[in-house]
Amino acid sequence: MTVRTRFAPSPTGPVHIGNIRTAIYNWLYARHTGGQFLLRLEDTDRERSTPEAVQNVLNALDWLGLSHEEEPLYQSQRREAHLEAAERLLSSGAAYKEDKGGRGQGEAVLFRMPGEDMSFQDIIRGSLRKASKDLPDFVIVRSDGSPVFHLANVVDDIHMTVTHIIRGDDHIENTFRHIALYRALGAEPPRFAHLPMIVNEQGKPYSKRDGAAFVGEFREQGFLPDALFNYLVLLGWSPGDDREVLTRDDMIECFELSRVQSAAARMDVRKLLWMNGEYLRRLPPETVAAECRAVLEARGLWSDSTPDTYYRRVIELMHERLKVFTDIADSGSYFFTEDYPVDEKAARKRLQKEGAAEKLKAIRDRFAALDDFSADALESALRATADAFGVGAGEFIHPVRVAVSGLPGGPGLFEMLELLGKERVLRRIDRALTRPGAA
RNA sequence: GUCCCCAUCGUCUAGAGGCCUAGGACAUCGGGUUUUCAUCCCGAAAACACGGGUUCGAUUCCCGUUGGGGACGCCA
Repeated sequence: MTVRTRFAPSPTGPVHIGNIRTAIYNWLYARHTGGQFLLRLEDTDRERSTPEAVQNVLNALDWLGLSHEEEPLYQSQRREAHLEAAERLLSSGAAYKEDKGGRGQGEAVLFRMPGEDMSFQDIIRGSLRKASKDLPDFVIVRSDGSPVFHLANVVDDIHMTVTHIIRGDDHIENTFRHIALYRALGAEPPRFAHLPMIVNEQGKPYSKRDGAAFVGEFREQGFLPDALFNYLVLLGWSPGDDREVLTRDDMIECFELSRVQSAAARMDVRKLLWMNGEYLRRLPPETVAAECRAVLEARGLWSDSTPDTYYRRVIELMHERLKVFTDIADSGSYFFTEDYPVDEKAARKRLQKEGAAEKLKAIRDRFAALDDFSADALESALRATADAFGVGAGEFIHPVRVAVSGLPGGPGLFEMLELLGKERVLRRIDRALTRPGAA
C-alpha cells in the first residue's frame, strides 16, 4: 500500500513555524516512501477561518516547495459526509443522542467509547496507553447540527485514505478517540507519529508576542526557503551522521520518522542565520542581485539610475559578507546613498584619534592628485603615503574606511574606493574632516 | 485537581549495555590567513538532572524524585 500523508491546518491565521515543520515532515516522509502528500484545509470554524489565512497556507507551502498531490480538500464542503457518518454510527449503536444543555436547544450526538483500556504504537513515542476511565464518550455532532473536529477529521482521513498521520503531540490524547472512531466506522486505523513542539528562544511555548514565529516573517526578513527548510528539518531530526547542510534529495533519501526526537526543540535564530549564510553564499550572483534589489527598494535605497555594472560590482563585493538579503541595506547602504549611518564606536577609534585628521587630509590630497583611480593605483598611493609618515598602512586604511563607509569592516578598501569613484570618495573624506569632533 | 508525555554541552543533536577519555554543528573564547569585516584553517572551554535498582559493567534497561510541557470544549 502506498503511503499517503496529509497536512491539515485550520486556516485561522498566519502559518506558524511549528505547523510548517509538521508539513515538512509529512512531505518528506511521503517523498521518502514514494507516496503522496495531501492537503486539507480544516476550515469548519466559521468564525475564525478566513480566505486570507487559506491563501497564507498556500503561499507558505509554495514558498518552501512543499508540493502536494491532488486538489486540496476543504473540510467545510464535507459536511454532508460527516453527518452521514454520524447517522451510521447512530444506527449501529456506536453513537447516541443526549441533551447536555449545550449550544442551541436539542440533543447532541455523542460517540460511545468502547469501554476498555486502549493503546497504540506511535512511530516516534512507542507504546502509548490510556485507561478506559480516562476515555469518556464525547460529542461528535453539536446540538445545532454541526459536526465536531474529531468526527470530521477521522471521516476525512478515511475518505482521503491517509495511511500515516504525522501531527503535533498535542493530539496524542485525541488519538485514542480517533482510533475508536475508525473502528466504529469500519475502517483500519492509520499509523500515527506525534511530533514534539517547537518552543521559542526562551524555551517557552510560542505566543503571539514572540517574533520569529510565522513563516511569513522569515520570508520578510530575507531568509531563504531552502535554508529555513534545512534548519527546520534538523530541529527534531538528524540524518544520523554529521551532515548539517543537506540537499532536498539527501533529506528525502534518508528521512526516517523513527529518528525524530521526542523532546521539544528550541528555536535558535543564530543557527538559522548561519544556515542561511551557507545557502546564500552558494547562490548565483544574479539571484543575490535580484533579491538584494528588492530589499533596497523596500528600504528606499534603490535608484533606477543605478548603473547595472556598478550594481553588479557591489553585489560581487558584498555577496560573501551577507547572511540574509536584508544585510545589504544594513552593511552596504553607503553604496547607494550619501545618507549612510556612521558607526559611533568606529568613528571614535579611527577618526577622532590624535593625528587622524592630519593623515586623512594627507591621503585626501594624494587621492585628489590621482588620474588613475583604480584599486592598484589607490593601494600604491596609500602605501607610499604611509611610508612617508613612517607608519603602517593600517593607520591610513582604517580612517579612510570609516570616513567613506561609516563602518569598521567591509569589502577590500581599494576595490571599494575604486567602485565608489573619485568624486564621492573625496567628498566623503572632506565631510569626515569637517564633522565635529574629527580632530 | 486528574490523566498523559518529555529529560545528553548555552542551543540543535550523535549515542540503541562495554567501541565514551561522551562525537558533530551553531554560539562563545583563543590563534592563523586578510588592510578591516566576512570566508577559510587550527585550537579551547562546555553535557549524560538527581536518587535507587537490574547487571561483571550503565548515558543507554526498570522504578522513584525533581524540573519542563501537553490534554482534560457542543475550538480545531
